[in-house]
Amino acid sequence: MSVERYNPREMEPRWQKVWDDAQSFAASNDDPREPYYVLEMFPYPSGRIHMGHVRNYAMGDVVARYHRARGKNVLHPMGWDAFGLPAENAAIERKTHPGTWTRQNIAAMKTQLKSMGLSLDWTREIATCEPDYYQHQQALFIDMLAAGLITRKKSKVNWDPVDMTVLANEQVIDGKGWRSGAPVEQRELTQWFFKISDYAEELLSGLDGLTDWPEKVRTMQRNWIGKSEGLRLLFELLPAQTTAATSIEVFSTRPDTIFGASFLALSPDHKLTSELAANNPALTEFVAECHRLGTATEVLEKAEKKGVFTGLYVKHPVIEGATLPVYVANFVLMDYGTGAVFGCPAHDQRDLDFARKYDLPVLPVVLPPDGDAASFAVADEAFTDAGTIYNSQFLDGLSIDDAKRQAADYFAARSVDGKPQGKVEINYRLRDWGISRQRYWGCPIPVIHCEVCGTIPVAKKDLPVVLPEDVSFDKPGNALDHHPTWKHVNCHQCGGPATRETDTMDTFVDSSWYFARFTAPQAPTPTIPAVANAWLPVDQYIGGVEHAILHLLYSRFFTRAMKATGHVNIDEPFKGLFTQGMVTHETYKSPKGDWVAPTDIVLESQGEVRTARHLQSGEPITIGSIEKMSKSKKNVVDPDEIVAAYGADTARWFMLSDSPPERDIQWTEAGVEGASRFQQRVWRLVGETIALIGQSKSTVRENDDAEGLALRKIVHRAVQQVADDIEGLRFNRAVAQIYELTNALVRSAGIAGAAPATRLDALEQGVERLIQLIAPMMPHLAETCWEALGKTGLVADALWPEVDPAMLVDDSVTLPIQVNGKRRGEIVVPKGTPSAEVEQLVLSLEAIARMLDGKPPKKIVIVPDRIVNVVV
RNA sequence: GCGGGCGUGGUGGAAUGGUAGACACACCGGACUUAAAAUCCGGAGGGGGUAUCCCCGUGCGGGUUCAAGUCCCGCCGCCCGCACCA
Repeated sequence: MSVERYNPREMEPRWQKVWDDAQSFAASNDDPREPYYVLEMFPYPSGRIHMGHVRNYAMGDVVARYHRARGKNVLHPMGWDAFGLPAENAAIERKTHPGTWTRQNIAAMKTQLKSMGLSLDWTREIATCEPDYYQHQQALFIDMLAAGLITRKKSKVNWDPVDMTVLANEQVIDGKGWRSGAPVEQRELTQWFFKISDYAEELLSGLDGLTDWPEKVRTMQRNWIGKSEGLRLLFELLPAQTTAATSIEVFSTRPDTIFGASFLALSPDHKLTSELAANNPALTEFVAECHRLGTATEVLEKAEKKGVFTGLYVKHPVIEGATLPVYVANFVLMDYGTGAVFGCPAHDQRDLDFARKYDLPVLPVVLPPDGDAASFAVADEAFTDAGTIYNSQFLDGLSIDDAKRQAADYFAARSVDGKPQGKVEINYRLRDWGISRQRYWGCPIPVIHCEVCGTIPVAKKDLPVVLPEDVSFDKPGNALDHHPTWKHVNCHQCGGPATRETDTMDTFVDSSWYFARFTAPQAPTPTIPAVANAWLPVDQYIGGVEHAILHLLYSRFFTRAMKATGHVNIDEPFKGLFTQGMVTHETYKSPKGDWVAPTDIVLESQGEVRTARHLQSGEPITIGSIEKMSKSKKNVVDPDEIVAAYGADTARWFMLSDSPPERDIQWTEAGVEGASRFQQRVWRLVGETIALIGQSKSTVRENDDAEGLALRKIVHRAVQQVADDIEGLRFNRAVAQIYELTNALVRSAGIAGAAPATRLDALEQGVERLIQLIAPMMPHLAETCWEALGKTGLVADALWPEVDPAMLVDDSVTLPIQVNGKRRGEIVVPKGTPSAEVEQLVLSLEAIARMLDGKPPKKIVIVPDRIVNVVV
């Protein structure tokens, strides 16, 4: 019979409407079934979805639909990370309001997402730019402020003097603002901070429990938190006229090398530096030079180690009569440790570079295991490995770790300025999270500055603090600050004049708790704790690895802060995390060297050689490297065009096939064609099966012949393995299993012309289950087939097929026979055949006898039901 | 520099220490067709015998084991993250 081609363009919108009308994917907070929360990182509403979104959401949807089929109450919501800079830039360029631009983009992207057929609960949609979201964020802020989790302090920032705003490090390129091109200045600004560093230890130790996270991400967070154990050590200053200070405190993780110390170095931002610079023009100039370098990391990396001698000396803390010069050095960071270090050039590369430049002594105090104490010397490379301490009086002969402890004890017992000279301390690299942004399009910080009452939070009854609509972006800087009236208020405490805080929050705050808001998106409080606790933590979170540190760390902190303020009662927001790879595509270049879009070329192949030429001009095009899809390289493929041409199911299927989900996937036309062909193949199989069944209606479900039983086994095995693979997020393997099952079913249908009724029944049941296996991945096709097969209800509501354990075991097994580890043959034996019997069979094999050549085997290894290895 | 990951056919990739290359893409051959598309069947790691057999083969070199892509040691290459963190 001939079957009409499956037409996704017609069927996909139809099923989307059916799901919509039935509210198939709306989750109820009162549902008694086991809850399962799957979440994909919500998008920034840039205006269009890209293939990365398609991949991300296709994966999440498979998980969501699978767990629904497993009878769980699945929460699978979607929202918009809707505040941020691009909206303001668009406002400047197009003279539209950021809100208008953002809301238009949301509408457009929502249409696109809907066309993908995702099983999303749209009744819970949230957009962080709407007051009904951010008012609750303001309430959280006020609670956290009251709980002492927020502080206001001065901090050094990258300041763009033209745009009049703070820039993140990555927005500073070669010391210049990425937009304005103006040289970036370092400024001290008073900023609001979340005290994330208070949670450094907890955030670090909590990582050990996150066993369903990629090891890579946990490692990255560990490094970011950067715990180090060391000693705070006081150095006594020799009396000097230039300062009243009597000591300098340094932090060192290597107090074992104290006898190798040859100088002290202060940060340019150390308060003693500032004091000394007041009367020292050379030092003032040096500090200014350091500041001009900015904080951009690549600049700092290349900078030469430089310093200025302060004229001060400190006493060596152990060696009687010895002194060390005090420098200000450009490589000493103020916000780590104490902003001062002692330099031990022999065992630290930076100190060595510095010592060589200023001719300071280099005395080795750690001897390499194979080193000779009399001759060992450090040249251009500091020795930082393990060894034995020497040249160090009472530390001589100790290991590094023992010497650290000895030194710590020694200094703890002595005192300087009435304090212990040394104190063991744990330091973290993690700094407090500065959230102040001089921006309009963000969540207003709910604080007022009153002349009488000081800086105080807005009263909760006065929330939300709403962004004014009538803003102008004509002037650079913060449009909120420029607004003529908005910031002027009366203090709710004293009634006197006050001004609103005009800084808004970092958009990372918005995304640090949206997962909690989804559990009760219309609640009058930020969360309904009982509801949030029932859903959270998110069982499976899926997104890009680019958020491995900031977003995920902030969310982990925020969850703890919400616990401290009574909004949730959990520590970790995301139980399972999965980071998917990027979508890549070939690049194309014209003879002139310009990038050319894939839609503007024609590919040709002769044999295995592929060439390309320009669609319009016909000029030859060079096929270039495979890169992440990006507008600048023009190698993007628009999801809309793919959906229009092939349907959403094809795009989804392709995204799940072939490449392991954590790795990059290359988008190819051939791959899409293949996915589309498979879709048609399934549709044809269903059509053929219906035709076969129609000829011979059977209800017999037993007495299978061998063929029928074999087919049933294949089906049960596939159901089991696809389930295992989806649960393990190995979508590419699940797809491969489905291909195998389909091939088996197609073969079976092909030879089923005069088959007995039981075999047709096995085929029918197999096809039915195939459709269920496909349903999480190609849901529209699955619904169409389900309906065609005459099944009642939606496949989206059907429970996952049961697996009969008896169908997973075989009663006979194929044993490969190896001779000396190389396969020489195989035998088929009943399962559980005793080893002795197997041995007889093996030795009687002609091929084995030939290999033995009449000699007795040295040894026969028999792994029951697995393999036989004959050693000769 | 530190940390993590990876290296398997023409390609993407499979493989609890147990038959390496599942599945797919591309390719080649055949069937159907006036022809093409679509579809179906078949082939295929390399080399040799060209039958039903043998040798080599998972970046390179060693090792453990009856058996190694997988475990251990040492190299090489690529990718990612972090980095003046004392």
